[in-house]
Amino acid sequence: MPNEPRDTAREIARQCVGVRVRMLGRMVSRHFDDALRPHGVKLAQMNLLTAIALRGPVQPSEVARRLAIEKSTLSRNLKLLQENGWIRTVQGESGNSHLLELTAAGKRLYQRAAPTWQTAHDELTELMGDREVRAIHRATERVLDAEQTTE
Amino acid sequence: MPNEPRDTAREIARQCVGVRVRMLGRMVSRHFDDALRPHGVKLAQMNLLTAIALRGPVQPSEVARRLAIEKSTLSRNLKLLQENGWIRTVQGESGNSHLLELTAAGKRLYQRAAPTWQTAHDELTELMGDREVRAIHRATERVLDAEQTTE
DNA sequence: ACGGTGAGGTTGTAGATACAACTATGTGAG
DNA sequence: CTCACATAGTTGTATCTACAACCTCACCGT
Repeated sequence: MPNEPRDTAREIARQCVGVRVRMLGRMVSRHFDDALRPHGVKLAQMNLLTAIALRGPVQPSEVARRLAIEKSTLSRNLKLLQENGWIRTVQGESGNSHLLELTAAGKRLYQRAAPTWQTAHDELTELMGDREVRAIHRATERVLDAEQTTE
Repeated sequence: MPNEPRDTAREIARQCVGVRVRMLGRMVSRHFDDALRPHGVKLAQMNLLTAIALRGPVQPSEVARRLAIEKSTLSRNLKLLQENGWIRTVQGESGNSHLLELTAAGKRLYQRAAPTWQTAHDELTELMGDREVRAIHRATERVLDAEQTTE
């Protein structure tokens, strides 16, 4: 059995879900970012705005949990959104934390960018296939559930 | 129709493949990174090492194409692998470029980390489901093909 | 009260990602 | 042969990501 690393590599390349998920993430993010560029917003930021728009005044920690994003990552990303004037923080009852909501400018941006997002989304779904997209949703749910049950 | 951003957000959150793929990427990367930490290597680096191990002396540009990774990103990531002594560059025939290959230390690392990778991979596949993992592979292939045919 | 524990957030540091701009090296048309 | 153009790589800048360490505040048992 010569060339062991190459054989191992073949095996990894063939089956590894880690490579695939990262590749897919790069390609999908590029596609959305490209489409959203005229609006000056990126997919990751739209995702945060979506979570905040959806859940009204909401704690950062809840957003982090829902999106499976690390709290320190979220902290910095929120700062950017705030600097762009798209979100604001309001006092909650707990002195420990605060609540996030969209500003008027944030809402305008969101409505303006939504059709662009829809187009990009349809193109990708067409490309990837309906079945495959649904499978990705299921897989995400399962991993998310496991993460939040275990810890 | 009150509360438009919230309605739009609901629609986006429900169907958006962009959110899901990014979430999945975060969760999967965390899982692998966690497992690989004792070896001092991360999933993204294992993926590069795999591509290089698999294709022997290979041009950076080919690695970039295969992994759908931007050339500037690759450039910096390769520098890290080189600083760790896991890969080396050798001269190719073209003065324009060079070829990459694993060093002895790189091969050792790779063989050492492979069982860990396998375990992490099995856990994730179990969690996500075989069908779903296969669907992710198909989706990745399709987007990759489209990217490389179009441009 | 009060001290420990845990949850929520921020900051230091480091890696991964990409676009734009640049350099250097091929390649092909004339 | 020479100039235009394409290909390969690097560097400046910015964003996204996470772990570790830290701070603050709430809550709870004694």
